[in-house]
Amino acid sequence: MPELPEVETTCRGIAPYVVGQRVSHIVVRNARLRQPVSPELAGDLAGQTLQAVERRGKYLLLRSPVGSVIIHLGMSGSLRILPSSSPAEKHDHVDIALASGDCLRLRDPRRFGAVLWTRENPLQHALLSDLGPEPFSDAFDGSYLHQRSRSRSLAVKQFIMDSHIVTGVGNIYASETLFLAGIHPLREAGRISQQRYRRLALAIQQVLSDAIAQGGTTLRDFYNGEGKPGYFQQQLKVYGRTDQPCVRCGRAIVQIKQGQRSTFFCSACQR
DNA sequence: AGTGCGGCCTGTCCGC
DNA sequence: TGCGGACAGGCCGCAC
Repeated sequence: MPELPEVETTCRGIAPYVVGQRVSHIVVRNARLRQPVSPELAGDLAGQTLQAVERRGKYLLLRSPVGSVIIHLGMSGSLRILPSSSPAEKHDHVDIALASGDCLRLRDPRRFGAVLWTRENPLQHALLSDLGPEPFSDAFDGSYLHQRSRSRSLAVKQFIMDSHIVTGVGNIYASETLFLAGIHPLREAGRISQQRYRRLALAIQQVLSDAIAQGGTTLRDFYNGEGKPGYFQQQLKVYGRTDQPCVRCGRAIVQIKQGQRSTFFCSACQR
């Protein structure tokens, strides 16, 4: 489900309810996520005050004085703020209950997500330390993409979806950004000019910031921390629009597979 | 080192 | 109505 805009929306949505709050206790109903929920989480975090909520790539970080929770929402995860007393449903696997009476509840039907605990700097954690730059950071621009892509033979769509190149571009936004930049998704990453990578970097920033402003994309059941849906779906130009007319030229949108993921593009507008 | 594939899970939808 | 198969927003680990 969640790409960067959804994670960012979640981060902003939950922050007012958790920052500065003391954790009363943790409930782990099912520890069997993509990686098992860290066994030390409950003991270490109980009684601590949450100091900050941050996002790095598609990871959410909850910082406390003694360690940090690293949360990944996988394909189907969502985090919501609820009264601790509200009954858990089938796929509600983890609660972080707060002294305020609220709890931060993870729901994840497919269990591709993760809830990890580290006593070290979470940015140094193995899963985060090799991530590429944030798309809104100074380190990310067209010349960066151009430089990293030299001698890379894979398709540009798969290149920009690699979180070690740039974080936050998932399957939906990869198709959208390539459409905005006018670049064909099958084009070899190493054979694209710096000029075109400049357009692509700007397109990535534009699409992601628009999506964040709209509260993310709700396809099935994305909700922000307060349970409100996102509205970006209405803005999608190519994703999920197979055979429908291109918004720019009217030609039918094409759907293909790249590495078992669906790709959508306009064969006239994207070269 | 870079590339491509399988696997992790459950739910939903489509065609027969 | 039931059933099998394909598909879904991510990402790691493994062979080659």
